[in-house]
Amino acid sequence: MQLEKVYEPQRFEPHWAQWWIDSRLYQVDVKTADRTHVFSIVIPPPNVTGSLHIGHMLDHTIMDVAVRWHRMRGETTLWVPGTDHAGIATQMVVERQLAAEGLTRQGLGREEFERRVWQWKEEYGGRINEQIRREGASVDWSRERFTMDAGLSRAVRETFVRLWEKGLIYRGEYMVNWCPRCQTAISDVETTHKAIEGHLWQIRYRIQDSDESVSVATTRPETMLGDTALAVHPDDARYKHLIGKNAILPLLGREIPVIADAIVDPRFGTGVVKVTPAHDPNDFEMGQRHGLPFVKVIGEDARMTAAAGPYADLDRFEARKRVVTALEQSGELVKTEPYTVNVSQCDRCKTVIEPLVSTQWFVRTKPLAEKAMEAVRIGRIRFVPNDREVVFFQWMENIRDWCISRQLWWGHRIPAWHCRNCGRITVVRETPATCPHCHSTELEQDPDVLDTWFSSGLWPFSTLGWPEETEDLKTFYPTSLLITGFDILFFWVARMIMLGLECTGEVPFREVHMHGLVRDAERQKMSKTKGNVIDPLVVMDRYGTDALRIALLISAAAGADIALKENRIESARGFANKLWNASRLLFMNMERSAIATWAPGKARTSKSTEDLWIRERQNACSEAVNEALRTHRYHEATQALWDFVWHDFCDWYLEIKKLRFRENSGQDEQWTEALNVYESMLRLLHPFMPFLTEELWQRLMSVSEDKHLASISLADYPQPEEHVAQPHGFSKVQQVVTAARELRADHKLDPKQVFPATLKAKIAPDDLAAIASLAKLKFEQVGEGGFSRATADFELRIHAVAKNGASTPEARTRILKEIARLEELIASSERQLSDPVFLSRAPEKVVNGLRAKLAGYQAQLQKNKDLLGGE
RNA sequence: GGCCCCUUAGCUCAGUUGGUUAGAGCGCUUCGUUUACACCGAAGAGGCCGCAAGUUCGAGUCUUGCAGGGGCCACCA
Repeated sequence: MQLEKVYEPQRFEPHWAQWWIDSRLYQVDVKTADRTHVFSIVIPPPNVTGSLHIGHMLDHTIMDVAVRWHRMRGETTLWVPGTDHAGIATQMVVERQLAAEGLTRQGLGREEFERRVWQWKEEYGGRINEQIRREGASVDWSRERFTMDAGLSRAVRETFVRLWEKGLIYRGEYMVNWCPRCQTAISDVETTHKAIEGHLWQIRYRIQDSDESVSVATTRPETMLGDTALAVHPDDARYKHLIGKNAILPLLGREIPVIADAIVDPRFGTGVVKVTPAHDPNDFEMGQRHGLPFVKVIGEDARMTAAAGPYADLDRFEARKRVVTALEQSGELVKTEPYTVNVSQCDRCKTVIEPLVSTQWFVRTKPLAEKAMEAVRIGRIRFVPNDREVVFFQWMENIRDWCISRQLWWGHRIPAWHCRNCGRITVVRETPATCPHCHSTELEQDPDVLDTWFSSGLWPFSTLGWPEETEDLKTFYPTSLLITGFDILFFWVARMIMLGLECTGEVPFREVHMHGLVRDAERQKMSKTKGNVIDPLVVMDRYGTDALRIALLISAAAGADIALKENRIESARGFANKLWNASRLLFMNMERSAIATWAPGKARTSKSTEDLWIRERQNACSEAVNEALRTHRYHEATQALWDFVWHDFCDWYLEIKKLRFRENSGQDEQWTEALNVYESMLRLLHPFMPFLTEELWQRLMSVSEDKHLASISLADYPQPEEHVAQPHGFSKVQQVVTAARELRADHKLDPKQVFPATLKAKIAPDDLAAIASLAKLKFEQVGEGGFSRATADFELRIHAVAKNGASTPEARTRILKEIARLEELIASSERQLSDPVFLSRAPEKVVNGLRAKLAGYQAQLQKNKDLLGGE
């Protein structure tokens, strides 16, 4: 059995990725599955237009670790993959494609356009899934879903109708966020706010039939064309006398009333506001309260309407300039000052949002939010990290109704029909033939589609067959865990909780793990325009998928952003390389020692020092890893494995085993033990580095006597054992070797210098010398008792003889420094141990611990003094 | 304006319920190529754990204030 000299993951990663799928290893048969121990998780569906980015990679890697861990623990484990139809994004991609052909969607017509989008989806929509396969994500491809599938579309209609019937969906004319570029209404969470350096203009409005005038501050002067009132605070003494009078709208000369409304802050600006009910959310409400006319001067295309008189057809920002100029010329512009304006932008295209009044469909969110908050409050859903709950509650408590209609063509059509005859609306599951109210056949389906997040909000149960009571739904719902980025807490997580509770009466998942953002090496957000995007596909090609997984995982503290550096990935590949080479060593020596077969898991009979020790270390590692995974501390689990593999297994265990192999003294029981440890280590590592561990495990299994498992991913995950600790004296071996190495490094290897230690370990002095890279270690018996070369207890003095070099002042300096440090520690420990308050208050365990430490310091001090004493 | 998070080695970051020598990776210094690995090994240097006060026998860890950085939310024209 030989391993190639160089670790080249490209050679085997694609193979295993494909093999895992072909072998249907992760496909769950719900009929035969154990339903008492179930772990289920759904993938956050990536946009069907998307291609894999580093954020997906992190998300999927963490999920895959969790999934593989649970599966190896013997739970019935399901990971559902799928994609999201991504309304606006996909529509825009296809429209761009059409434009290249000189076509428009309007030209094609709705039906043909939808056909083209489906065609696009069939052609390109699989790309992201191919990339996910490459990651090694152990999803069940037989259960792949798409939000526009028939089944999921049915779930969408069912939900819509139910909410409508309960009065939780309504239709009405309100002010919404309108994106002039996307040509649709969007919800509040789809907007972002940005501070922009703008101006605050003051405009003079003349009061009718008087010499008086008032100044009004605004950041959007073009909206004055749609003003239908001025407003002051009812108690503002400066303006009380004007209430009820009329002002003259500059430029247009319209008469508008001066009204009183408590929303006006008398301390801001001049204390007078212009009221534009059709173009400002506050003014909209004032307009309703006071029955003001709504004059729409800006249209859906962000151009001025006919109502804007001479400014009609101008772009809104051009109109702003012209209005300002005109006001300046007419002398009605009182003041211009620089001002920071908070504008809202479309989250997708960054176009400045135009608040517009239009008829839309809304979800009444308050009642849903109440239930959602309750579920989190009583712990039916737990957030990791926990402090995200605060943000969740804060948002939920102030939640506003959710505008769910979109003026797009790609998406779930709203299941509502308008009767041309009686004008009434029918909301039903199946397309109606006649109007149930007037029996007319003149029905027309509402043209709008639903917000993409409406269907993704159903994802955890719609993918499992809801509203049917399927076996999948019964077995896997509620799902166990959701892993996703913090950035979609409101978009997706909150909506799933609300809709899940409403539709199924159950929480959609019991835990939510939210990871941070992957940033570039300088902590900048990655973006195409900045050109700092790390493409996971490129990294996987260059370093291997396992290396990228490890690099991400080792930094993945819950909630924390990750600054991904190239050298992190390099060192992660170094780790994989280390494991590869450790395996090479083992495999080569198996051949050399003519070890042809191996019986896995055989009773652990070897009592050699290093075997007892590594067993203990591995047990501790297993304990740490299992516990860390249980509590979603993936970075700690990874770190624990790294330390164990590199610094215990490779640096010490194999260094000693190597000597035994070389002497060809490795008996069968030692080989059994070494391979047991090695194989368990591969299993411990498997969720983290699935490819490399599968590759190595398969090679190892070729000589195994037990071949009943097809893949390491189906093997048991090592669990900590209860009583594995046996005295082995290995720490003494380490001490002796380390001390000898120190001496060697310092060239301070005068034979007069001695290092006293009690060594109780089955290891030969010559082997210690070899590990310490010394020509020779001389041991000298000090007390009574026998001394056998290989195994006895003995008091010894080491005379370390270097291969080269002589004693140096550096060593002396180092020892003196060490002595000073120890003396300080001893002094402070003694001080504390003589403090009666400490002795009476601190727990016994702590006091005894300190006493033991003090003794340790004193021994070390003596050792160092002895080292100097020889001079 | 409200809320949340962060500040630990030169850099990037870990550090669960407070427990007594604060860790990793990269970088740096010195040494080393013994047939697993130079994508390596060994030995080192490097830290008033942002500042100040408090609680405690004991604080990187808890409380308060301050300073700096980041984020989320918010209709103030």
